[in-house]
Amino acid sequence: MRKKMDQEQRESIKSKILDATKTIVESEGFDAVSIRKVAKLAGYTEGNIYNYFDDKDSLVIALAQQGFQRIMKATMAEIEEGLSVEEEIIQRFIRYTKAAIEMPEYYKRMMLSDNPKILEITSVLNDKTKEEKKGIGMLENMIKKGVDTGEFIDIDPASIARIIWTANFGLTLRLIVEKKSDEKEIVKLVENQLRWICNGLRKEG
Amino acid sequence: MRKKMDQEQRESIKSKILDATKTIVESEGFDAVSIRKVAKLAGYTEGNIYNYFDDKDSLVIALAQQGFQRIMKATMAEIEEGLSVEEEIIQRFIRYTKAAIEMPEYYKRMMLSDNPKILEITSVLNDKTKEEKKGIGMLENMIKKGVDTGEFIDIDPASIARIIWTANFGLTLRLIVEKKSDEKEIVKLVENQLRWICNGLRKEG
Amino acid sequence: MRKKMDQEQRESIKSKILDATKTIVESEGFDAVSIRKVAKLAGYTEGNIYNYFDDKDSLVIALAQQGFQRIMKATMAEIEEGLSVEEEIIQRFIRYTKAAIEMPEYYKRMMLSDNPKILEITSVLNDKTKEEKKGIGMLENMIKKGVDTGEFIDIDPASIARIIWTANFGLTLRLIVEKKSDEKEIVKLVENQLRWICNGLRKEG
Amino acid sequence: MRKKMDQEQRESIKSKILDATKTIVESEGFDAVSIRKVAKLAGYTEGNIYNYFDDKDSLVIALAQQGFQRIMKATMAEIEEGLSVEEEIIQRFIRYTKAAIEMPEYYKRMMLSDNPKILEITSVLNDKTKEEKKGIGMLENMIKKGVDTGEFIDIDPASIARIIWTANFGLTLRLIVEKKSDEKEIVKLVENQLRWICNGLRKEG
DNA sequence: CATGAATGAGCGTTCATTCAT
DNA sequence: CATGAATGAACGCTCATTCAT
Repeated sequence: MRKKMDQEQRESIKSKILDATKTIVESEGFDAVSIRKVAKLAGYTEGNIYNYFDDKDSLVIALAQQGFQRIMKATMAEIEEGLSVEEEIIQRFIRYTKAAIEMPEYYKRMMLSDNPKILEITSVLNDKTKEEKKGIGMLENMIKKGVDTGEFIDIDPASIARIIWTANFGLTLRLIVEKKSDEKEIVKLVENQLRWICNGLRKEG
Repeated sequence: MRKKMDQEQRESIKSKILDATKTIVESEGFDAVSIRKVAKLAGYTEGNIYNYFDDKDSLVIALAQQGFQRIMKATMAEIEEGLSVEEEIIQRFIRYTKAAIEMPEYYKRMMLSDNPKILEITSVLNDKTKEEKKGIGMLENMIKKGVDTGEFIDIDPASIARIIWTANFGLTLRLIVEKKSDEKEIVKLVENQLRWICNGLRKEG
Repeated sequence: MRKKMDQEQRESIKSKILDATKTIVESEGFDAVSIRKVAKLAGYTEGNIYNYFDDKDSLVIALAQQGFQRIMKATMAEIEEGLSVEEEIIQRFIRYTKAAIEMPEYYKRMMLSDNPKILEITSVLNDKTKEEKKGIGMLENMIKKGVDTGEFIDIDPASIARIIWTANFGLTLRLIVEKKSDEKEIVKLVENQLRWICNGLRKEG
Repeated sequence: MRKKMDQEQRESIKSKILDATKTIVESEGFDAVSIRKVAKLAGYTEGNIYNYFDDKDSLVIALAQQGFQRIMKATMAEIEEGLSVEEEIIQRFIRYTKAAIEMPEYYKRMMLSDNPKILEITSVLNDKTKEEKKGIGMLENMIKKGVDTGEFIDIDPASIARIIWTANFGLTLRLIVEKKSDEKEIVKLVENQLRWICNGLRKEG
């Protein structure tokens, strides 16, 4: 019982520290994060941060992961039933892109990191994806379903998934870098690209 | 005569400084560049760097632009005659991607910078691209040519160009981030993606 | 108890830093103060100075104010009873001038600074002085008292105070700049000037 | 003939350098003067400045002297005839104060410098003033004339001159430091102070 | 657990001055 | 006489991290 409380409190403090870091990242970017600023904003002292995170890097990585998880959660959330596979793919990518654009710093930090621990989560071209939770895994499954149900022609889901995923990744990054924020424009661009690519997938194209 | 010598020597020193910077960028990344390190590596004193570059930013931007220009030069270089438009697009993107992968740090720095001066060069979604030298402009022109010659169906070159360009951009970045260096694999992935997208363009699809 | 100790120690270190700064100021002047020198002299590292003072300016201002306060304290200190107003004015200005000459760098720094925060303390011509603690306020009050008691003729204390104050200020600065240190000479010059100006104040001149 | 031309040109270049320095002093203050900036602004190169001035200090001193000379020239310039001595003293000090306020940086630099070379020019309390050109010398002479003509009572001109001069000096500096620029206010304050002091001088006070 | 002083290394930048050309 | 590259020292300041308390 005692131990559980402590554990809970520990997590709550970690959370507070992460929140402070988030505030800094959002207003000044990742490069502006410093233990000093985080500690001050979180209401703790510099030294104490090290009781919860090994070093600055761990803190930053933890935050980026948290941000990434939110993007993935938004993408994976339940969706209207009865959609065709194509429709679902498009709706999910719209969610994904919008969520990424809302947290651009985290998204860039995660998706462009070459830290091996992060790459385990974000890589798309490597290996056969094991964890199906990952975005690319989910996409692959959807395509497989499309093939199985006869909505799509018979192609290799893995390779098509990579084509689609990287295409949207490129568009999403451009939207972020070129600071596009008009929702309608974003939706239109994402949809355009995906529709075009899906054209070749449909059985009755 | 005298003056020209001086000018040449000046350029040669600027080059030496840029080279030193390049060495650092390539081994430690752009964020690790410091005037101190550059100066030491170039064999000059810190202060002297400022006789050649206004400030650190100018130096870094100059280097990134230099790198970017090399990538663009490789992409734009003359190409085998008699290729179909589709073939030329694919060949040029293969060159582009390979060149980017050879200078990954510069590519990322340029393509992900939100510095307005750099965005003028790199932006793809904004405005109607004026300068035809830019990659996206060239791509647009090629597509237009494909439409004009009847190789492609009648679509809007500008919007298709953006679909293609961003798709390849996403793939290129993933290749860089996930440190893919096997040339055959790179070529295969780039070609796969572009072929798929071009499927929908061909008149006799 | 613990906390008080810490507080005390903190103050003691601040003092040490201020003392080191003082040493530099006194031997080389305010312009020669640098964080590096201060830190070295105080026996700390440069960075640590910033745990006690926000920046160089704060340190320098703190020191100047400290010096100025000492001058004012000497001027304001209790004085022999039963003096006429004229006598008190003269005695106080002699104290003031002597104190200023003993801390010439601080005096100059404070009295010649155009930093708004400092001007709030040192300005003499501006506004109606609110805080009566200030030198000019005290002088004004003494003159008012002289008028009230009938020792002085009926004049405007504010404007006479400014005449007297600025006159002594000019003399004090000359004494400092021309490095006069003979006490007798100083006293004679200050007294001469004030006597002459007070001549016109006395009812029975 | 040749030599004279050279000499003239030399002076003209020195002048240009001094003018550039002046521009910097007036917009950024003396502390912001650097050989680099001066050279650039004057249209010469850094190294060449040293062909005309021994070092930065010489340049700065030369400029301050030049400024000071202008103030003195304005003060000494011919004046309306037929003025009483008191009136002339007051008029000249008004000129002096106004000129000083127009070149505040130079005035402060000169009058507060403890450089022996400059003190030879600016000192007021020291020695019996030899050169009668100096402000204090002129004032002394005017007072002597006032005594001789019977306008003033019989006092020691030297000591009264110092009383008056330092008083105005203090006021002038306060006007500069407190950034008073309203001409009417300036004239009023200067006149008030001098009138009050002169009260005691007049035979029929 | 928490503090926050202290370190030591680093940063970008500016400067007066020299000197080979 | 004039150039301007180069030096070497200094500047204010920030930082991640450690550790005695």
